[in-house]
Amino acid sequence: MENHATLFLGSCMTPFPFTLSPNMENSHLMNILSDKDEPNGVLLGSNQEICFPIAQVKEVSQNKKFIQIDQNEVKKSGKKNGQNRKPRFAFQTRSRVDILDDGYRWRKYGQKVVKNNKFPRSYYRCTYEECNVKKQVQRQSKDEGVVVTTYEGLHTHPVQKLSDNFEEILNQMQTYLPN
DNA sequence: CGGTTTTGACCTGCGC
DNA sequence: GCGCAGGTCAAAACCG
Repeated sequence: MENHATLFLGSCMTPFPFTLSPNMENSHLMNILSDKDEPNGVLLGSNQEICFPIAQVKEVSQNKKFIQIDQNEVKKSGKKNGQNRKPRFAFQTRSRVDILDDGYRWRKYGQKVVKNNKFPRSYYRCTYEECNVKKQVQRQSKDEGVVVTTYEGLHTHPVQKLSDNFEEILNQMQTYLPN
């Protein structure tokens, strides 16, 4: 466990479409990526959380601890005259389970095998009425301990449930131990 | 029984 | 136009 510093993300998480519960703060949340207007990303806090524009997660560098974004994908995502472009946020966690409890209720509507990845990508939609927030969850084939979660859109409602079983969450957030 | 998951089919965009 | 890849749909299965 001592091999990975945990980043505790506080108020800087406000723009993100999910609630960072105290339980999630104990996960090994490494990187946050967003679709803000900043072209080169912004530093979210005093730690090393880095905020990048995101369209397509291309590669994760384990040493440098950030997700590399293909800028061409960013341009592509801004099509349709720059409109109809939902904010997208991605972050990666080291977890043995794919589904992180972010306080919202999700319904899985699809699963797809993606190229160059032996793990399928799962597609979820928020179950709240008229809330169109989606998320994609995918485990990396390069590093099986890394789960990349991409949120699309913003919740228009409060958190639907609270994560109150701390032990259970901790069990979910199994610490990744590199060789 | 109602909500969720599974999974094959279908749709769409893109590159060649 | 065709094939590929990613995203979504929807019916059936599953589960509490």
